[in-house]
Amino acid sequence: MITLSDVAKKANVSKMTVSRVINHPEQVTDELKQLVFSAMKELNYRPNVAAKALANNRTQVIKFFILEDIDTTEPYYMTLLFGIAKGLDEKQYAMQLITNRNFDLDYADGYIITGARGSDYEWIDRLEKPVVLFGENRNGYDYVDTDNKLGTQMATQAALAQNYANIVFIGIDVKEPFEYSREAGYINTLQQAQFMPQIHRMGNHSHASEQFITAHWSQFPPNTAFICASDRLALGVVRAIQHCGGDLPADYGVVGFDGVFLDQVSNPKLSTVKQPVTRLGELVAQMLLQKIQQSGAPQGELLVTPELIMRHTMRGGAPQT
Amino acid sequence: MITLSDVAKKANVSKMTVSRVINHPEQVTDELKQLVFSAMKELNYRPNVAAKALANNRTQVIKFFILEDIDTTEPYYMTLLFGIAKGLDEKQYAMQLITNRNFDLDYADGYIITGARGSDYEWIDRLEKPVVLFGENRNGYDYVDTDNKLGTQMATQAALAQNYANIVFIGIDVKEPFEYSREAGYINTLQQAQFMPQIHRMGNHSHASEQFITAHWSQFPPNTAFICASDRLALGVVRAIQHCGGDLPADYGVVGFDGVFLDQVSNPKLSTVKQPVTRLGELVAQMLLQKIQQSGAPQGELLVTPELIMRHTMRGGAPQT
DNA sequence: TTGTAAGCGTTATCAA
DNA sequence: TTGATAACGCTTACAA
Repeated sequence: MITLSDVAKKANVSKMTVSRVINHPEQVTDELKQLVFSAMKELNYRPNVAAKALANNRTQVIKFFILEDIDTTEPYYMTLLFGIAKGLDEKQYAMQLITNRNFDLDYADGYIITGARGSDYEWIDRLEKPVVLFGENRNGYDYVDTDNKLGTQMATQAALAQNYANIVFIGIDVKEPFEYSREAGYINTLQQAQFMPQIHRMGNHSHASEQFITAHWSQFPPNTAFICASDRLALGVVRAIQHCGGDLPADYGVVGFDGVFLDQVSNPKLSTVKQPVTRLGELVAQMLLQKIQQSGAPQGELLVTPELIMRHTMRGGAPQT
Repeated sequence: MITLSDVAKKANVSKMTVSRVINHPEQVTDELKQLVFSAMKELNYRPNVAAKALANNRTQVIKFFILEDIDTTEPYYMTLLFGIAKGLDEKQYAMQLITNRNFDLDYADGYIITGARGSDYEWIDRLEKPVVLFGENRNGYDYVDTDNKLGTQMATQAALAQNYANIVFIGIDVKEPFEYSREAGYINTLQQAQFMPQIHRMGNHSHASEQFITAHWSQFPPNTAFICASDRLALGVVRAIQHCGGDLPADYGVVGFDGVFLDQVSNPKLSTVKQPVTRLGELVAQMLLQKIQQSGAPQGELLVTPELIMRHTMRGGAPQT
């Protein structure tokens, strides 16, 4: 194993100079910096994270909490995790994944939390290290999320552009900010176009929306578009339209939300508001690492623009292949 | 922060005694052990992983490689990751997730690798720390996997028990051990029952199987069961049967393989061979940690029995709800 | 700007 | 069986 001392010897400087080149390069003359750099390269020096952690009183570990039932866990989180891992690896951080509520809170330099409900904020507030949430919240915590409002806005505008006469929102019946934002994007857009909003909420399962649409089929005449709060719901709507004999996409349109996995395996392929999930993961990781480096300074909120993907379930989408 | 010294002081012993109580309890008298234990409890002592790692020349990090396209990544891996994380957390290990092939191989105590192809074994062999694979392999590496052969055997036996006259296998056209095993379980069972095996292979996409079954519909008379190598394929088969007007499950049967997520969102719900994925993850983690502790001693293979879940896509399954 | 010394919390080694 | 000491690789504080 190559250590600081090895590099120092090779470059004819002290350990400290090498350490400074790494951590405070501005304090070292260019001349020495070059010497040290080439010595590091030549020896293929790798800092020892454990030693660094010990000296800094750090752990080089961040904990990622998924506070949702593992059963409801969507492939969504897989992709998110990839992104977080990527963002963490860049800075030599490792991750511990926590999925139940009786966990060890100690031993981490910071926390990324997703799926927090009201009762969780109590212990979250007691956390002594920097915290960043994944997903909108209105309690003042730093967070990263898709721009949910913009997403449904884009979807609704597309439905308007395709001249659907009725535009209905199929939402999730949870009292969470992301849902409010998605509904708001839909409502605002419709109101600007002088359309009447119409919202139906249900559990986030394809069977729920399938059943609902089928049961109320007569309420949805041809030329109706459904803006859905998730791909799961959209999937059920598509199935219901098919069973009820509706013509998709000629007479009906469906747009989902998420764009992770589910939209791909459906037939016809879903139009959807695709979240840049891997990127989101990277961004939360970066936000947390930055917050750690800045001793916990607030980072604010970060909303990332999603992408409307038009496929076979709406007029104007890519043609059926 | 509570350290070894704090505990030692409290218990009136030396640091070393405390350290020994933790790592080599058999070398300490019961009397002192009790003293130390209660001191640790009272002070709520938490070992400093970084210091431990530094002293042991360890990293307390294992790297988990998913060597598959992130696009093809199934929710499967999410669940697996949960399991691995669980197994690792128990022993204070953190994980780094690696998803591309230009990675940093250093700085880890061991590796879990999944999705390795022929060309990967070259660098895998050069790894200097313990390696455990996830997924069957026939190159002598230690691994954990579902008992794939047993899985299709169970599925095929169920189809036989339900008196389907034709039992067809829809496989994935990859040359991988897991696929061979799944085919073998099917073939062996059919041959014992004096049935003719019939295998069709294609890419692992629901659209592929949907198209294939539709195109060759006349070859599949009523009273046919399809044993599929994945839930994706099964999903496509179900859709094809529905489009072609086949009666499911009266005249046709479909069984998938995996039982992760996809089987739940389909309608009707898939019968499937469910892999205990979370458990598998825990087991790979445990196997690797054990291998590390035993300085790299071979661990062999571990095949875990899957569970046949009978639902709406086969006779004898749970009734449609 | 650079170097020296001490210390982070733990464990292996050796002596008692 | 127990304890003192040095060492793991790095960084902060201080001195040159």
